[in-house]
Amino acid sequence: MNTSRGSYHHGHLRPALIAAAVEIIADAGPAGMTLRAAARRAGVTHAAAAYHFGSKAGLLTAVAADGYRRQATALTQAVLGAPNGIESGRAMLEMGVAYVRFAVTHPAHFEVMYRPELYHSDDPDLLAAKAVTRKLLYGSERPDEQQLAAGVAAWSIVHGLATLWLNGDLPDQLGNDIDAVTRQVAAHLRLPRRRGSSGVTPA
Amino acid sequence: MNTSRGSYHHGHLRPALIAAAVEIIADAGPAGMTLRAAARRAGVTHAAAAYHFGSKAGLLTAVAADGYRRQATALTQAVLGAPNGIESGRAMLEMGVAYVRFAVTHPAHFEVMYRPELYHSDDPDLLAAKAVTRKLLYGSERPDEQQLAAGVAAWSIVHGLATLWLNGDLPDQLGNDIDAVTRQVAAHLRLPRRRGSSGVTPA
DNA sequence: TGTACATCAGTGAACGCGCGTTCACTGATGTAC
DNA sequence: TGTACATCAGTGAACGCGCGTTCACTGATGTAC
Repeated sequence: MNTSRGSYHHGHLRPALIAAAVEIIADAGPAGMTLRAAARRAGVTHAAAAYHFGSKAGLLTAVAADGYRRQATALTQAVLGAPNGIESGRAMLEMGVAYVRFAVTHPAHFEVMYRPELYHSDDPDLLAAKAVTRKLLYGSERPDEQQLAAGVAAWSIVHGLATLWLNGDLPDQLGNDIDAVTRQVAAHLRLPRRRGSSGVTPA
Repeated sequence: MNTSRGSYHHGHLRPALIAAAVEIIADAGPAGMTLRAAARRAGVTHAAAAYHFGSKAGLLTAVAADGYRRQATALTQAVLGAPNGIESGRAMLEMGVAYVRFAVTHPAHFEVMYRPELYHSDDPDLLAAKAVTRKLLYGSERPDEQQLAAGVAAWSIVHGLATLWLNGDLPDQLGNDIDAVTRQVAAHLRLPRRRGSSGVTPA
């Protein structure tokens, strides 16, 4: 394996192209992300990008999958780190805070993840990472109607907050501390006691 | 004014192009909306579209402004139609239901509205329509911290629900009745009594 | 330790395409007198 | 009622650009013997 500059083989081109794509999206949005721009930023010809990912959608699929994996990690850590264990209401709250924080600190990943028309949404890697998050959210693989509505409510409120925040739609009056804002907003959520949480296991 | 086909002057080209753009976005997403495609669908040359809107961003600005105007109308009607008047908790709930319903029935408008990078977000028409919605939401032009957090919570939950629904991210188990789902989800929201609502007047 | 060979990773050039924008133009409409 | 003229609305052609994709190629690496 070779990491020196100037050599014919890059050595880590695949992850380098993903990182380049993320940077471009952060700067210019997904519309500004092209195979050519990513290759340029990674210092290779654009044909090399096509070689590794097959197509533009292929590269964006890799970005989305990377995002889902990172998100699953962030949420899992938040749940496991909650003061009273994974079955407590605190676990749900900390997960929500982590969800919004992830979106704000990884805007490019977040933006791509929730625009499925940009990538191959049937990618197995991606689906696997999504499944982890989903299980954490509903507290079970097979939630009952109660769990489902509660999970959707919680997901909606944090997803909406993250989206509106990233779009600059929220009043300046809220300040810059996204964790604090999330806690303030989440305080308006009324969730039932969780059942069946024993299904949640660390990844 | 001339509405016959085949004449040199279209007569209603501006609104026709906006409608064409909306249809294209509904079919192919904003990425598929080009000045040329909109002109093609309206049956004119693409230079005519450039003449009326100046640029692609100009046309999308008109779409977004149209969306904000329709949204303001829908929310105002919902609030005014609430059983116990505009100061009741029901008003807030009905507004939330109307918000999600608007998004689901006008996905193209909704998608553009919440992608400010696509259009001129300082457009006066657009800002005016946005202001109407904002006032309804927070129950005041100058909300206190309490009102603000409650408004952001309510906005977040309906916006998140609408976005996730449109993306196909929610479980099929929820069914197809978006109004019912919204009510179920909104039931998990705990809002304080509204104050200062007397500032809300019909538009 | 050496050599032959297969495979992998990236190059460089070329392709056709649709795009936004610009421009001189002309047909249609409205208005002043 | 007519006529001259200004303005508006749309045409058609042209432009340069960056894009994704394809392809024959070559340099580098890994492996079998």
